[in-house]
Amino acid sequence: MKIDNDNPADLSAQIAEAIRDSIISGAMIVDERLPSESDLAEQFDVSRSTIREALKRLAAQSLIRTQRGAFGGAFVNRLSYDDAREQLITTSTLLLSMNEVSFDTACEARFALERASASMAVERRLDAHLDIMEREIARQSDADLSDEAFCASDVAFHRALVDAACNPVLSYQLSGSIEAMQPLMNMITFTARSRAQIIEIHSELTEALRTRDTQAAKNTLNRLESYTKQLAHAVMSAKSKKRH
Amino acid sequence: MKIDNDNPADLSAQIAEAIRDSIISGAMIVDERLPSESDLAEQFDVSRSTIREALKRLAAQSLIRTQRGAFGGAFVNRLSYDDAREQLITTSTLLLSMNEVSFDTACEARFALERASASMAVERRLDAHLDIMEREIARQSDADLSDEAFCASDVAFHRALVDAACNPVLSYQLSGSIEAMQPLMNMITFTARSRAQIIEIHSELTEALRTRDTQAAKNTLNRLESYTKQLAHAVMSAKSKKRH
DNA sequence: GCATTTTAAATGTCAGACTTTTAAATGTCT
DNA sequence: AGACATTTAAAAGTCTGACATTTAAAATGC
Repeated sequence: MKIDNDNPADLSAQIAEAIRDSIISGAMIVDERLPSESDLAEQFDVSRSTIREALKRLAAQSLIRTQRGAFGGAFVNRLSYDDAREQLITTSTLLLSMNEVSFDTACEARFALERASASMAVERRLDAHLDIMEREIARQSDADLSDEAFCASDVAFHRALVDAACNPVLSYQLSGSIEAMQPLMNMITFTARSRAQIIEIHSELTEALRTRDTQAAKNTLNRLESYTKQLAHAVMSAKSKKRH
Repeated sequence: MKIDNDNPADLSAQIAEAIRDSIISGAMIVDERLPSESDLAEQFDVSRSTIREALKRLAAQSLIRTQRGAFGGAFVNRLSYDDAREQLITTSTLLLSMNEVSFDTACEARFALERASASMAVERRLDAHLDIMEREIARQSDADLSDEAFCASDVAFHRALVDAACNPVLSYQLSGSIEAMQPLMNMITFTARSRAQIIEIHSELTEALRTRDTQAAKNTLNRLESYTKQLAHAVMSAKSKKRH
């Protein structure tokens, strides 16, 4: 691992990249301990602060974890599905909030993906998945539920639907993208969404999974997509009228 | 923004989180300048090094960019689709390589997503998309092409397919997940894949998009999925025999 | 009025000291 | 010998202060 002094990038960025490469390439394996900060400083011929900045960059991507004390240090981290989903959510949320993505575009992407997982879920769902979905429907039917809790339950319901496809890679991708849409969804939810309507759709979806009826599941998701888009348009036009 | 001294987490992690929250919540907007490192150090009542470590964490997630010199500083970064895809690829690649995901599972997820985008692509594809796909097929037909270049062209082809759905959010999600699978795919590609077979499938896919035939597109993708899985199994069993 | 130089503000880097955490090593008692 | 307490050393975490480098605005000179 060597550093290019002509490179305009920060030393800490270059060092982080060098270490990242050796993790991604498999040269360093999970749970392997990196040299101590002082040793790294010597190896790369930079100060300890520079090494620390490089390590913080890697920690921010969950590539390493650090432990204090004797026999502590920085260790290559096993990236868990949860960590990965967490990062996906942060990235996707920012992408949506910063790039003037139209609600329809995001909505469309989300339901396209969800329909894909629904076909698989119809074949593979276990009773446990149906149980979770029903439990969330029951929670959503409680009139005392706050708007925030209703949204959280909505996310949990759809996550169970995705998990029913029994493919962890798919779950990671989709539940991340569904949660990332939540802030956008909330903008319209609090004002206009009919809980009864949502609950009915959720019940239909659960039933379609129970009877393993692919077409019914897809149709219901299509209804939900239309309803969601329609609500969004209603809210938008109401807002623009108010401005007028 | 205040810091909890009873919190066991590093100060730099707490500070990074505080700033990240104010970016995600929209309290800080794109291109807004953060206070200088010295100012932040004073505000949070920590040393400049601690602030710097916090900022490096945020930079690693593309949440901020820094600029040196007078009137430089740290600025809230607009997360581009390309940045987001880059991060998705890193995360997904690591997830796959570190978690003993079976090839079938990853493959299944990938094609489930790709079929979803193909349905949309059939309706929306422009001639430009077909042109790109044909160009890549032509490249793949060149017998002098190296294995690496063939793989890169394969990725480009599928990316064009995804882009044909004309939904940037979908493109970001899917092209990231397709590229993340590439290292796994390469393990089998170099040894066993028949280029003629792949090219034939690619041609069929292009034709299905041209004639806007949804069913043909889906069938062809199914064939590609089966072929890929079958190849993987052949390679795996050959390997285990060799060990035996 | 344009080109050049100066300057100040900011990040980048370094060196060294001190603090805190942690687990192993050592010691002590029963 | 085994259980418990103490010491110790290694490592990350934090702080201070200095210096280097970059950069754009401001001042200067022609």
